[in-house]
Amino acid sequence: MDSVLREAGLRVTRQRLAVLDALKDRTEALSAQDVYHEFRQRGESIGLSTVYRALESLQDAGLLDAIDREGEQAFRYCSTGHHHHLICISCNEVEELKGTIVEEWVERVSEVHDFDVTGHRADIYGRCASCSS
Amino acid sequence: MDSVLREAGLRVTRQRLAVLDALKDRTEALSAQDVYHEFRQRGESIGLSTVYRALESLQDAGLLDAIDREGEQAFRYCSTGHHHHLICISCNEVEELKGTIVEEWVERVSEVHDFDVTGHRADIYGRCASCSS
DNA sequence: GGGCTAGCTGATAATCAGACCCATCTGAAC
DNA sequence: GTTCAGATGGGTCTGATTATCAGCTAGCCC
Repeated sequence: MDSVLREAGLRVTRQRLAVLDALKDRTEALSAQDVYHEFRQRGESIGLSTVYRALESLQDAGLLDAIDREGEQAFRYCSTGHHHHLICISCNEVEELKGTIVEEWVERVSEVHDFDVTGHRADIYGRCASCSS
Repeated sequence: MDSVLREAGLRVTRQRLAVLDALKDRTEALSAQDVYHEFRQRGESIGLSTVYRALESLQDAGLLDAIDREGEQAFRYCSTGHHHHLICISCNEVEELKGTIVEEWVERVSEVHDFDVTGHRADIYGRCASCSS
C-alpha cells in the first residue's frame, strides 16, 4: 500500500494510508464528509482538511475517481485506465464501464466541430438491481 | 415570450421574463450568480433567490439545460429534445450535440447490468476553435 | 541514529453556492 | 374590481470546500 503512494510521488503518511484504506475494497463512492465521519465514529483522529487534501492528491495520482453527486463530490477507488461509471443513486454503488463507444463518439465530435477536447464525462445514473426491486 | 411560460404552466412575471431574456440569444451558459450580477450591473432589481427559482423552474419546464461547471451549475437556453453538450471551458460557449450513439450505449448498458436507468450525462469539454487558436 | 527541511497535518476562519423563511406583492381567474 | 395561490425579495442559514498558519514528521543526508 505504501508503494502506491510512493510511486505517485506522495509522502507516505498515516492519514493518506487511512483514507486509501477506507476507499479500498469498497464499490461505492464516498464523499470527503463521509470519510471524515467514518473516521470520527471509529474514534480515529484525522482533520477534515486532511481528508480533503488526501482525496485530492489521491485523485491526482489516478488512484481515485471523482463522481458528481448532488452538491458534493464523491470518490471511488477505481482501476486505472479510462472508463465510465454506472452509478446507483440509491446506495451509491458504482460499477465501472469499459468500452470504446463513448471515446469513438468523442473523437468524431472533436473532429467535426474542430474542438480541442480536454476531457469528457459520460456517466449513467439509476438504481441497481437490488435497489430497484 | 409570455406564451412559453404560460405553456409551461408558469405564471408570467417580470422576473421570469427577464431571466429568460438574459439567456435567450446566448450560446454560452450562465450561472445563477452570473445572471444575478448582470442584472445588478444593469441596475435592474431582482432577488438572488428569485434568479435561482426562475432558473430552476425554467429548467423543469425544459426551456433551459443545466451544465455542470466546477462547483456550480450553469444554464443555457437550449432546443427541446434530448441532446448532449460540447462545452468550451474557456469562453463557456456551448454547442448542442444531437445523435443517438450515446443513447444506444446507455440502453445497452442498462440491459446488460440490469439497471433501472433514471438519467445519464455525456458532455465533452475542451476549447472551441476560436479559443484554442 | 540524529538533524534538517520540504511536505504534511489539523484547527479554525473564510468563502461560496444554494436553500430556507416569511412578510409582502401580483398575475390571472372570476 | 376582488380574491388568493403562486411568486418575490432579502436576510439568514447551511453545508461543502478552501485558505491560513503554526506545529509536526517522513525521508534524505551525514
